[in-house]
Amino acid sequence: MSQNYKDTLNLPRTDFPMKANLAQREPDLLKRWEETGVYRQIQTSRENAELFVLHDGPPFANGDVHMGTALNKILKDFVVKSQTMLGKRAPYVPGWDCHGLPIEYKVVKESRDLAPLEVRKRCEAFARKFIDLQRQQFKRLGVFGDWEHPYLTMNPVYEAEILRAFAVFVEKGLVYESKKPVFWSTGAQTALAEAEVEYQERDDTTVFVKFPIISGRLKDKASIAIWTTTPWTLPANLLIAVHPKEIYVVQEFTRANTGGSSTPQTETLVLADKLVPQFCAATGFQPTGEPMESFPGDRLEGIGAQHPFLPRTAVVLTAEFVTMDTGTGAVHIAPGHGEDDYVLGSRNSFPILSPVDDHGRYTNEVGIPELVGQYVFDANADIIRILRAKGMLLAEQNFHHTYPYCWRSKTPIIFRAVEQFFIRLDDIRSKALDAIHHHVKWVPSWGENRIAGTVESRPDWVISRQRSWGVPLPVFYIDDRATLNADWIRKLADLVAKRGSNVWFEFSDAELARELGLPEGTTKRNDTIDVWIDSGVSHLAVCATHPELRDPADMYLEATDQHRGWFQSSLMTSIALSDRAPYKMCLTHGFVVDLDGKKISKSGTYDKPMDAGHFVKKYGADLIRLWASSINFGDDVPFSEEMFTRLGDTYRRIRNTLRILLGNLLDYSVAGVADRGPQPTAAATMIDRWILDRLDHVIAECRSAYAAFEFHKVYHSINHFCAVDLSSLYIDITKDRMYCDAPDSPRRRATQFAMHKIFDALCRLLAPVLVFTAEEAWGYRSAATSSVHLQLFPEADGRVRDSAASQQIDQLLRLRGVIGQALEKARQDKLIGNSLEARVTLKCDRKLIGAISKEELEEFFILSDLIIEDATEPSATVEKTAFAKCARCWRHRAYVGTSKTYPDLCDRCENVVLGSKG
RNA sequence: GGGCCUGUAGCUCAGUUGGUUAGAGCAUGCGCUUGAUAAGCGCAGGGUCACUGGUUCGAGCCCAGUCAGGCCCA
Repeated sequence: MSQNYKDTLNLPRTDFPMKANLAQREPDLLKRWEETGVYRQIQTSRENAELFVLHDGPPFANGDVHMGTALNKILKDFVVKSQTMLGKRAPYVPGWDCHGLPIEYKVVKESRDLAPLEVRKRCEAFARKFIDLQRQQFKRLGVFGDWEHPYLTMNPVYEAEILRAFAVFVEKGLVYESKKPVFWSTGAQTALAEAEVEYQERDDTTVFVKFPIISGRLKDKASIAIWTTTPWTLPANLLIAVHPKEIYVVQEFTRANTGGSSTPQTETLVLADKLVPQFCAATGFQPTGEPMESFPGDRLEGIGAQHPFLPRTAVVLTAEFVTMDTGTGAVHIAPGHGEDDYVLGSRNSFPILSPVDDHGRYTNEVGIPELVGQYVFDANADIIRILRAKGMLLAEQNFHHTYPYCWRSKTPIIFRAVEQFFIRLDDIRSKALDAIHHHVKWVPSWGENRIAGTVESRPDWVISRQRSWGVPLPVFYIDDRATLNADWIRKLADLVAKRGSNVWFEFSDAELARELGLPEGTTKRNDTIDVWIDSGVSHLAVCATHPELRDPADMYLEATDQHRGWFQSSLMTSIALSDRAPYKMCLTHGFVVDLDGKKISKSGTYDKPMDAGHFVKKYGADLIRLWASSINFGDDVPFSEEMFTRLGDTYRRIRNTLRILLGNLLDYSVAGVADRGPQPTAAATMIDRWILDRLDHVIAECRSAYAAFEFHKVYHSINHFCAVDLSSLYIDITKDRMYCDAPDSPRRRATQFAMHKIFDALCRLLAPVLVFTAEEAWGYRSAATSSVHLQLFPEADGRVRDSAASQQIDQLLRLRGVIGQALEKARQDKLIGNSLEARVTLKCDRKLIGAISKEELEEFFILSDLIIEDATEPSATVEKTAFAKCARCWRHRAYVGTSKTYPDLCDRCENVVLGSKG
């Protein structure tokens, strides 16, 4: 009867729990880090190291942290932590973008008709609430940084820097005033932002109008036909736009005269060929014969047409935005009443005519005395009457469509040009492009194209906003004339630095003038500065002013939308201020999309929870971080609940690997090996030399992947190392010696040496990703005060490279496959159960085996009984072994049954048992 | 509609300057183990490389177009 030898084995033992319970365990570690001030410790320990500045793009201080925000912050944390562990000093000062419409909109929506100062107070409270909320959530994700001293764009000192930057823009002559059409609420007499516009269904009268051609080849021969849904904008018409490539025809049309006369009405009109049928259906005209001419639209460029009722010429220009959906293909352009119109007009140096007042009533500029004072939507009928009287009306129709309305007054919106302030970009553009192409590294590389495209095409920057929640636009008015004065602005900045930008709203004109020493009678208005300026000058307000940071920063890291956003606004302000880019490198990541590659909308269609808090609670922060590390963030970032289930398996694999290593190291002290260097001992077998070689490769791979910010390569490298090299090979193969050899057996100690190295390296390499788990595991083999986050990455060390071992093991793995298949077949044939019951005859080329002993091969293949025979092609046959099973190590060995003392043991086990008794 | 980008097994990723039968992990199925055990090991199945055409002796890779998706504009 075989006795139970379990007690004589060196079974693995550790308190490191198999079950992670991350949601509960992580907060404990957070508390410890907080208490020990780990972020400060790290900074101090790197005091003299090379600096690496990742400058945080400030998230908007509203709403919860959703997966997209979490991804961004986690990637930033990967960068900071990995740069730190590569030996650099990588401080991280997080920030928030506090001003701006999204917050003001929410505040104003809750309670209307508040005074600007009250709006601002509530906005600040709103922002602070979400800053605290998000800060907690970011910290919970394991992100390290100076959370107690974040930068806020609403801090008085920050606001002052915005104004100082503005003063420089003024000094350099970059700021100018001009008109630009905006959404205008005639009911509330204010400009609106897109978010404040709601759409309602509405009936309008559309008109087809003719503009007789008065210059060029077609002079006095034809009229251009236009179509518009807003007849009231016709008094502001300055241009007609046609598509340069679409085909236009000169065509005679007739229809029965609607005025009662028996003579039919005849018109020779110019319009888009494609739209002739639609035009006929809408107006009742029929073409007479074939078109007289047809040509692409660009042939019309530059000709003049008579305005239908004003003494003015409308010039024809070409524009790509002209569509062939509705109308005539010739578009009435009023630069003061539309975005496209404005761009086309201003690019061609036409004035911005907008003869409408705050209430939506025509001003004197309209040019027709009877219309002055008329509300534009009421004026449609008058315009149509005038057109008809002048014989310029081709047709009118009712038109049902959705039209923008003011969310507050519920009145229809008009596009109206109002005075705005701009930053002139022409001077900046070429320097910006030079910086983009020659001085900044873009990762992925297509970022360069993308931002260059937006910089090339962007018009001047509109920087004034008719809003309350922002830094006041520092423009002063003397006799209602706008004055831009850099010195005054700097004085204002000093005042704001002390008292906050509320002073602008608290002080009366006279008080402010006195405070700043401005001429008596100087007044101010309540416009604010575009928030893109706020965040755009953070390189000045944060990087340049924080002693631990540096301007330019090494890296900005944001989602792809920021090529047009923060990357660009920062670049432009930095070029304006200091003639160079504010960053050396811009890293971009994609957006979070669901399994089908569809975007995950924050606002509805995706009904599953998307806030990071939900997943932190369910899976733990380390799992979210593992997800962030597993994906190639340059593309769209896939996200689904299923992925988390998968990642849970990966996580458990890594965790269990750490656990078994710890278990096997139970009797191997850290102190004993600390200074032993990288070399394995002489007792190391092929497999030990191989795993140390593999480890060295993994270290090199991970270090270079971290250095190149390719985190998913780290993930795959470590995952493969844990799952294949360690779990299924090294740990499985060395199990026998680890459990059954005498504790002090040289080959067991050699294995522990390797495992110690592996465990140490794994903890460090995992630390930036699995911040909590790595720390937890690290604590099992180091002092209680030590943190893995204070360590450096392990160094790859050529001395442990062993290509002979590597090649040898590759050969053996091929043979292992052959044996595995043979064993599987034997198992299916019920010849054996456990592989240790098998006698395997391996036929192969002896060269593949080299000098390795039969014993070591049996260990490598995890077999009891191996016979090698020579053959050119490898093959294996399996039969049941004749040997008896050793009751201790469970291998079937020839020796079992030979001993008098321990007839149930093999020779090795007998020696171990005897040795332990002695 | 325009600019930039993406599309390789159910999922995440590899795939060298074009060169044998496109790889890995996870997942799935079937086994083994019960001394890593709410673990571990083995074997197996699974891909028209989005589609169509082109260049080439040869295309997952190069070119053009189509479709689908993303971001930013309009």
